[in-house]
Amino acid sequence: MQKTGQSTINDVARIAGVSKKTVSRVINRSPLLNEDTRRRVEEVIAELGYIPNPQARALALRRNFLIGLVHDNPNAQTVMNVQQGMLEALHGTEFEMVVRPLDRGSATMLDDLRHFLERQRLFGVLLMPPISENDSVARLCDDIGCRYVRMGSAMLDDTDHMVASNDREAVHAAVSFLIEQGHRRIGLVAGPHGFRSARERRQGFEDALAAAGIALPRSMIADGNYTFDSGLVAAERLLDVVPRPTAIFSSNDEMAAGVIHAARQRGLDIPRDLSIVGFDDTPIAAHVWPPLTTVRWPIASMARSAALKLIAGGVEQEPAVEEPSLFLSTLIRRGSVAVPRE
Amino acid sequence: MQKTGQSTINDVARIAGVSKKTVSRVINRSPLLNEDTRRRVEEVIAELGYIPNPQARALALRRNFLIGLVHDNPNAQTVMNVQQGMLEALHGTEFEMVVRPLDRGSATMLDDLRHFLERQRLFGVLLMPPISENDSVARLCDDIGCRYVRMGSAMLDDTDHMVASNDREAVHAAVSFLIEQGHRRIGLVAGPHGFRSARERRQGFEDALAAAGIALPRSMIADGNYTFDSGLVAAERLLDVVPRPTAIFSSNDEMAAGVIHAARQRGLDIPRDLSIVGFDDTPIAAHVWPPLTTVRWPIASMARSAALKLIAGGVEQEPAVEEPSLFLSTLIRRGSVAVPRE
DNA sequence: CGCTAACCGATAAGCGTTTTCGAGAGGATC
DNA sequence: GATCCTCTCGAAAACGCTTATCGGTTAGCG
Repeated sequence: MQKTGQSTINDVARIAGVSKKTVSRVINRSPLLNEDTRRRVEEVIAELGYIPNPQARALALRRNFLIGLVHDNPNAQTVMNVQQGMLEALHGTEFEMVVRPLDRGSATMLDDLRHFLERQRLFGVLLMPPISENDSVARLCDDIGCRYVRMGSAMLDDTDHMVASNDREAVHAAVSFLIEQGHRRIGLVAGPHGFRSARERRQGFEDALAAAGIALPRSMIADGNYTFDSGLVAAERLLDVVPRPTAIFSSNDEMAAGVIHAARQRGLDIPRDLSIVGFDDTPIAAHVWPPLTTVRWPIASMARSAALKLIAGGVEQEPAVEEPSLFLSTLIRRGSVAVPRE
Repeated sequence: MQKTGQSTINDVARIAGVSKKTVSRVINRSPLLNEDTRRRVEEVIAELGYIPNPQARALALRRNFLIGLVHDNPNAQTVMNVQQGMLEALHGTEFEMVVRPLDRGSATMLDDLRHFLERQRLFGVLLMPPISENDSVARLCDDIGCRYVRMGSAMLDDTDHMVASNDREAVHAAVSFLIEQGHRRIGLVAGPHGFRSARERRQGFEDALAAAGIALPRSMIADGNYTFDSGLVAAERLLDVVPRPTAIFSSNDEMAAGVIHAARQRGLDIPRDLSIVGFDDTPIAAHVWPPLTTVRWPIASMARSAALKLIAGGVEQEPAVEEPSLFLSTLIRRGSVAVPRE
């Protein structure tokens, strides 16, 4: 019984009867190595329970075995889903996840990020929306020589550095579903400016109406910022319009919950008087009353794939792109949509 | 204009006209240092934008500048609040946060944690409930020589290693409030076994009833596991009892949302037919209809304080205990409580 | 003037890896 | 049989910081 984590590369080298360098080659999967030697060393490593010291490695390689998650996302559930997906990918590897919230909007944002990356010499970073949509952030990573993968609602980079969902098509399908049910006056609670996801989803909304030949008066669009409260006030504006919309598409679930709230406050029954469709499929969607028909956004899978992209090929090679880069969002039908009464 | 992060300790020493050792003394806040020297060195450091290389420091000190957040908590919002509190405390320091979910229940849980701590040589860890309630985890940290602070719903350790809330008293007060409103048949949706918070909250519930001289039939207690769905089925059991309870205290908000769901499903009006009180004050509490009267659990402040405790005194001294260790939970009155009709 | 304490420097030895450079072994080639 | 090349591996020098040791200088103090 050997105490784990205590043995050093010298021990391994001594016992295996080779040099430190050879052990190092085994660890780093160098191709120029005799098969017998490799096996012998690997046996000793296993027997000793030897684990290379990450700090020493980090110093020598000038690169830490940390993957950063940088985000500026207000939605707790989304961030947690991303973390979970990342950790799933990192589990069992030598990498750890360090998370770094950033203040988009702050003037020193880029400098903060630069300091963070340079100091910690991260192996790579995963960029969450909406910060991932900032091109200068990606450029910064390139400059510093830090790998990165961006997550987003549309492809804005090559597949080595991007993992995206098809928000526009998904919303198109969701709104088309409303139209099929017979809805003609459909309101939109849009997402905040500066969010690509907001733009894509809005575009999908407009596309669907246009495809069905339905006019879209300006009054049927209300802005929100992805929060419950903003959804509530947006819904109030929408519901004030005469004639009232019979359905509302909300660009995310949290705002949809606000819409439900607003509708209930004026005595409207959902879905009888008003149909609602959300986006994200966070837990709140299932827990609200009635359960929300929404578009499932596979953010955890996206994060998992993004993390795998980052660490693919280990330290040596360039990332191999076997991970999928496009993830499809699908409509989840629950109880918040009905045929309009009129 | 010097490129930041590139200068080494030698540069600083040379320019400041002192030795490396002295610079090191400045950085590590050694007490035996002339004030003038320190200032001069600090000026050069600032001017150069010198930042000591964390990897080299970690190697030499055999200790990383990372604070771990280890948790096994199903609630996304709670975890995010803790992360936010931690990051607030860590902001501007040399520390980063690395998060590590653990599988309580897994047989290898302790081994996993040991490997994690030994490999990464963490500076310290913050233990979230419910894993923080596991004494062997704390012992493990002690053995390895890793600082730790536990968060929980009752003091189970000295104030150097613990940050706690007063759940029992808070629930006592909340339930007493229900009693003052005139409720006599009050149901409890309890938390899962193995959670200290569940025990404390249940105890507070029982204490309040006992103090008011109200009997507590076994049928007025239903078990849940802190999830929405478990709250829903617990509520169904409670609402089947005849005569029906006029109020329900739920051990957390998510289950309270489930209770609301269940009540609505059988046509009960809240708060007219049933009053509900939750615990945590997560966003869901404000976004549910009607807005939930609940107990505010200051988990973010607790995490912030815990993190400050961890890094207090820097590398050298023992942690100075100036941070508060007990945080008070208070009742937030919203719309889910009314006077019983009968 | 001598003594003590406080402060700082020079040097070297780690910390546990990776990397540079090159050497030895064993064919293949001429 | 000499030369060259490839494959495999080792000795020693980084990586950038801390620490130990020892020694020296200065200031204060009786």
